[in-house]
Amino acid sequence: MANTAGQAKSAKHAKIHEAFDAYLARLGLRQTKQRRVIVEAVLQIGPHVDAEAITAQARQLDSSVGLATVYRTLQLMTAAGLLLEHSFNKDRSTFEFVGPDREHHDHLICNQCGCIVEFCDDSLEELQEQIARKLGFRLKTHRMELFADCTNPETCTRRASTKGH
Amino acid sequence: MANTAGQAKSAKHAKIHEAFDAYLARLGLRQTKQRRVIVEAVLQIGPHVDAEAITAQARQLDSSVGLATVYRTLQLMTAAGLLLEHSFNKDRSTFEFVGPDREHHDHLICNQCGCIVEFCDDSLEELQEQIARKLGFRLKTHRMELFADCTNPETCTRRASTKGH
DNA sequence: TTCGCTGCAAAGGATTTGCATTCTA
DNA sequence: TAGAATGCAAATCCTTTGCAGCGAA
Repeated sequence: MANTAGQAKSAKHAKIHEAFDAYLARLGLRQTKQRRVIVEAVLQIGPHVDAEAITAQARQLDSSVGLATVYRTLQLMTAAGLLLEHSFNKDRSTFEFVGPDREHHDHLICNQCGCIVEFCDDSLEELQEQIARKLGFRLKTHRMELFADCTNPETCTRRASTKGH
Repeated sequence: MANTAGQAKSAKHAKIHEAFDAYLARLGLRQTKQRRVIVEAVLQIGPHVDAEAITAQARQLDSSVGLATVYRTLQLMTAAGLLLEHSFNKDRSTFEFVGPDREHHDHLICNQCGCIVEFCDDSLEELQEQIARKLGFRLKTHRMELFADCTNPETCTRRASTKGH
């Protein structure tokens, strides 16, 4: 149980560390303890992180990690394609872990329980490009969030927690 | 207070001023010269504004307008439903003027000059509903922003907020 | 006259930058 | 050893807030 999960987790983390190290090597940058610790903190906390949470987690692993280094490393990870920076909250950036493949997806947020469903629709992607082209632009990135009601309340995982029934 | 701007515009603007004054009255707040000037500045500059642009325009009408008052009034206008606050740019808020019966639309933001193009595509809207339905949800609202490069740099000048090209 | 409103300046809060020191390659 | 990376603190930048005087009702 914990063994299998732990192994799978470690293997996954190792792959990310490798990818980041490769990125650093490619640019002639150095591997440091701090960078390793910060990448690990991101992996441990989850897919959506902010600088404050990362700093707290990183300091569990190495109490001397500075805030500036966290920000600098988050920038590096973003450049490496490991993170995507969002402005969900206007006064604080959220970084989303997206893996080395730069897999793209959009988010659907449930109005009832607040759960987030990730999806990617090729037709949609294509249509967005068409629209941009028609307006005289070359699409670079986009941000899309759908806010919706679950049509099958039974499957709405966290519904009972806040919204009652 | 006498309006030195074009009279044709005044008629259209008058309605908005009335709506804001009504909002203020409803809450027992006061009409002031500054508030009128700031609302007028928003109307003059266009649908997408930021605090800096508003302050500059407002000071053309009354050089004594303070930055804090601009921010306070933008908050009031947002609460009154006249503005929508966006975070297109992560370090600076953009306020969008939304009149009484403004239709739904999405935004395309130019990576070069930051100008904003509004658009609405029925196929896109329909596709979004299909996606939500397929995931087991009933779409309520959405937020979508396209970030793109202008394919015609000559027309892409440095403008903070415009209706587009 | 009553307080809400205003301008100014200081305060805030997240993020970046300067710099002397530490440490990787 | 060279110079990249770090931690700390100061600096930024947008936005908010405290305060004493001003002004709408």
